[in-house]
Amino acid sequence: MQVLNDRSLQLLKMLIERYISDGQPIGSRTLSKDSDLKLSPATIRNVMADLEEMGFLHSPHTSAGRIPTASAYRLFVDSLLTVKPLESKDLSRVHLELSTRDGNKEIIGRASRLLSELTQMAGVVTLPKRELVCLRHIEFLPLSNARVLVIFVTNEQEVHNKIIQTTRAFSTAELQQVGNYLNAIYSGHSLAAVRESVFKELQDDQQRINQSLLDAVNLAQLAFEDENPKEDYVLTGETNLMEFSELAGREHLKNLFNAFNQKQDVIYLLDQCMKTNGVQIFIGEESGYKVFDQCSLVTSSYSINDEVVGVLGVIGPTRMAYEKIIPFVDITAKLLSAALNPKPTSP
Amino acid sequence: MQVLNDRSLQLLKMLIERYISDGQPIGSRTLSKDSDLKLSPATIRNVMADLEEMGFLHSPHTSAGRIPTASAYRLFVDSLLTVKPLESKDLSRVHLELSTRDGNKEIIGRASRLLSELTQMAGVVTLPKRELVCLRHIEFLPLSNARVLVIFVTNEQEVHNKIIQTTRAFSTAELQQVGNYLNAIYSGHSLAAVRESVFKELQDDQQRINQSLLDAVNLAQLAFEDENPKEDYVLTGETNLMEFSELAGREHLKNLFNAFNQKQDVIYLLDQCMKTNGVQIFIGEESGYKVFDQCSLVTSSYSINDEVVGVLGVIGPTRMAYEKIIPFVDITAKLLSAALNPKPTSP
DNA sequence: GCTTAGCACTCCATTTACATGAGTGCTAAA
DNA sequence: TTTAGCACTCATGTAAATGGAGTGCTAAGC
Repeated sequence: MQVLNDRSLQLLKMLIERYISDGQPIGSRTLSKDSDLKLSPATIRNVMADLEEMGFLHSPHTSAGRIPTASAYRLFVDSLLTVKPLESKDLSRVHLELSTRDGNKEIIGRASRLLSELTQMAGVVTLPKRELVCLRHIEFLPLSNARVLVIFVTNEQEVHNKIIQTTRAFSTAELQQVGNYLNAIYSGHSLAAVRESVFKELQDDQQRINQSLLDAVNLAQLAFEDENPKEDYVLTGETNLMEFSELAGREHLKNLFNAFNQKQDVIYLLDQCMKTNGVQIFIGEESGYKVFDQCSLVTSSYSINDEVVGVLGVIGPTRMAYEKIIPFVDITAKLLSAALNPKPTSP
Repeated sequence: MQVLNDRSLQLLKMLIERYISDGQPIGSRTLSKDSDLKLSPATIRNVMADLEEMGFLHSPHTSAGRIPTASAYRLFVDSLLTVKPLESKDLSRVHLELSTRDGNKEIIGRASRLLSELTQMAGVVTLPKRELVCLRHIEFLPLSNARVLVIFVTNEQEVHNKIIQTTRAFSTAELQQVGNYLNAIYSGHSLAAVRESVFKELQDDQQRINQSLLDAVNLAQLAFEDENPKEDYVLTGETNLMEFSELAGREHLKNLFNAFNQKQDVIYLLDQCMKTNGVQIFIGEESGYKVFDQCSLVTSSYSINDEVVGVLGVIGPTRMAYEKIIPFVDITAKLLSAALNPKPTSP
């Protein structure tokens, strides 16, 4: 028949909901009893057979019930799902924990822990992109062999550092001058802006600026170039994933945890989520990594000064309570954005 | 009988070695065949019964062979073991990876990876204690609400930072002065020495020093006090532990990984190892944490300038090849010390 | 045309029974 | 003190029987 009428959609929805809550393959009889449409198991079997043919269901074996496929979850999430508002005790917990003023690292850590604790799955929050962040102060220190240690402070209180190789050795005094100069000019600008500006300055007629300025600009260029190194994230509650039988195979767990440790694949996925805003979902195979075939990832991006700077989300088995997770991730992202935004200085 | 004669020790040794390599309970017949002492299984059974009574062996059930207890491993490690020198290809690998000059963080990361990769267990290296490290440069930046961001560089190129709460707001200029003053006086001293010296200075007649020096010393005191926060370590290859059936129970794995994430228990253990130098071993229950009942920890401390500043080691099942792991950990610690020691500046 | 009752069939999970084999403890003889 | 022998225990493996859940199909009912 190959038609997705209202009834089959409704049945599919019920099946998915039931499977999400029970974790067991669902048979026709169960569904028949559950549903308010008074249909016999036989009828439901017919519908199910159709849904299976269309790729939404699949049987682990002949005489088991049926299980939703990734496409089914996708359909479910896109058009069948009825989101449930966050429980008020959870909501207030999120509010509470994300309102304490604190270092950004700490806030992000708390956000990640919130995500994992309230969902009993894994929570992940990327560190804010440096690019879009304000330079507050920069400092240069000489090391041996014409290397220079650059320390820069962004966003009030985040400290980063980097070692650059220069063409000649600089003295402490020289470097201090350079630092003073750069601080005077660039402090308060975003790193991206600084880089662009430095680049432009270099293109200008180099004769017109004196040697020490040239040095300064050169150093700044080195300091700011190639400045998206180890993108990173804070992951918590990975161990919660061990509880899910879908993921608990020894080999599978090992792969999963290795992926978490190596980070790159996860980063790639999260990066993709950053492009869109609003809640974004990868279900099972959609991620493209076999390790995550049994997992779903629900994310939302967060921002500072209305610029998207990072992503946060929840990783769990495809069989997760999307209707709760989605609004939860959404609101957490919003509150994290609020918490990270530059605060009016209190008196 | 309760006597540990030569013969029973020899048999115990063989049993342990065999169990370590096979992972299966060892029966009397196996041992009889293996041993060059021509003894019948029956005799061996008698010996084994004695060893069991003395707490060195234990049977999983009546008709299984026997398994060494933690005490047996302890005895084995302390007096029976014949260490095997590191295989030359492993040795050269260690040499190679620990000779690349690089940031300390990177070297430590590589050391940890070496430990895990070459043993196929988990490798751990603590970050060097800050206490014992040289202050190179210090810098103060004002934040809102009378808070000050302190950035200090130690050991050539390690950057740390900390936020302190002051009693009054300081201007950028004031803080710069303070920084200059402290740099002039304390740069090059160990953090511990700096703290002590600052403390002493405060005790001196406060009238004799002027207000701005007093400010400086006060700030320094704040900056350096309570300065062993998040002791931390680099852990790699945790996932290797999933391969060992002794540890692979779901619940057990979860506890283990949680312990790794929370860090405190592991830190406590590692800290104890720091007190002794040379190779230190915790076997099974000796650690005192039930999570590690099935694990052994082989560590050795490493030093900078002949001061012990950290510990490195291997975590694995009690059933591990101690005779290889011990020399390996030993040499890795020595080479790490060498790699971290201040380098003669190359021309 | 959909819906449904009925039925044969499939497959998994659980149980039972039984054989096997490894290993033990004990005793009595060498 | 060592060892051979023997009865006993227990985990493991295999095979068959059973029960239950669920299916697909067909034919009858609305």
